[in-house]
Amino acid sequence: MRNFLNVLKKCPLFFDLSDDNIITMLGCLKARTDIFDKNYTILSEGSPAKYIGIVLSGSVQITRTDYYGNRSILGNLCEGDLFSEAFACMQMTSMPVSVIANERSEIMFIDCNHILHTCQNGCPHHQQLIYNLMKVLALKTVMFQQKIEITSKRSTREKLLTYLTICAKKNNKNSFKIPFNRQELADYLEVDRSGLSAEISKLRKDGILECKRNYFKLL
Amino acid sequence: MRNFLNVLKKCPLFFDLSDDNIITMLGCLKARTDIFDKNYTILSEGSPAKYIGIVLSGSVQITRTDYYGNRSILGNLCEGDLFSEAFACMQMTSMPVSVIANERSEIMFIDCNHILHTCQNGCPHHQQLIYNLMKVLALKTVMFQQKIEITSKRSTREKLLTYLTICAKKNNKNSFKIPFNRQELADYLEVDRSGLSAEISKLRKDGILECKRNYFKLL
DNA sequence: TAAATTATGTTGAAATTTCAACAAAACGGA
DNA sequence: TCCGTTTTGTTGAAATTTCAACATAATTTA
Repeated sequence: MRNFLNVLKKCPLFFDLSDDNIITMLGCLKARTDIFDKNYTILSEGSPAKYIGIVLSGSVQITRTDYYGNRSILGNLCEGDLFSEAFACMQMTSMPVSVIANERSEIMFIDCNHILHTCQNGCPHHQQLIYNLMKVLALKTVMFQQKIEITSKRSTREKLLTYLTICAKKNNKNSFKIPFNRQELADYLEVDRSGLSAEISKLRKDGILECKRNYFKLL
Repeated sequence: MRNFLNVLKKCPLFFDLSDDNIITMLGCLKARTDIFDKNYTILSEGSPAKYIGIVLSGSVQITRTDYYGNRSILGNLCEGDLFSEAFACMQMTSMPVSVIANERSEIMFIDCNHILHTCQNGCPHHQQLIYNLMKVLALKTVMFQQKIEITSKRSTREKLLTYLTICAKKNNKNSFKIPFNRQELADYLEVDRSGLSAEISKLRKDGILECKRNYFKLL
């Protein structure tokens, strides 16, 4: 567990808590970890939400699949990111999404009730934990709004450019790698893959971007 | 202010707090109210987020408009609903959305910092307030996911049917009124208005729904 | 009540997306 | 390195959406 302290320190849930505090709290919170191989379903749609997940290593995708089999990708999470926190807070009996391991990933699970209700040990910094969780929830709302901003655009071209512009801002750079392959990017933008590929080709011809696989450069 | 106690009691932010407690807290929180006429902009895109808003009467819409002038409606809020809570929690310097009064509406504003940081008076139930705010944030995340579920559908017909099915579930009834006119519904579903009207006509002919203005009945 | 305004429905043409099928390129394991 | 697999690119046809323009209905205002 101690190996992951560096990750936890960067995790917004533990913001402003000392190493010692984090370690003590993990006990109170009854945190446990698990490893999942690539493509393994960590949490599946329809199951009850009880635990908050923290990505300790690797990366995961939040997805949903409708009855026609169309997959929609809601987001990609990396080291230090949390998932399922909103559903766990609400004690939802049926998760509306699945969480899939993108690669071999280690995940920490924390029972949400242990965060919301301070323990008898009276951890002095439990309050900070609650405060942090609130910030995480607020950030998630903003993240989804961003996804709505992207997918509300009417054309594949605009969706892609809106997404890439946001990526560029995040990276403070015009060139960057995205965490999706073509099919995944299409499922995130909610468009057809072949149409997306065609659009990327056009943008390349128009001199608007360079691109090689998941590397993009805006010109 | 006292007239609105009935609304505040139903407001999730004050869940599980007694009337007296609510009244006491409003003082500590330095809550203030304001009235806005129909179509008035309560908060505008780009301005800093400082206050949480509570709809005391009337209703408001959360909207965003891109540089081409395309309006996107993120949601419709009624009596007792909160808005801007995520942005205020994050102390965002530039709100990504606007909030517009749908009709003459009275709004209560609370400085988010007063909720997050317990006051010197040591209100005994301040903790409950924080806990409630967390649930509100979690619920908002779920609300946005629902909007994404709707707009991720590829055709106008599917978007509309997904939306109406969710409405029917919420109302526990196959017939209900929606809070949107045609243009607003189109802006919420992120589709063209005339195309939406055409699709409604088709669904009517196919015997799948009845509809008169904002009243719908699924068959 | 009539007139003006706003909301909704209808239509056809143009643009775009999806779909299916296949080609080309990149990758991974033996 | 070779081969099989996966990913990406390309294409044309069919379906759908958008757009513009106008007709009709409902609501509001004078």
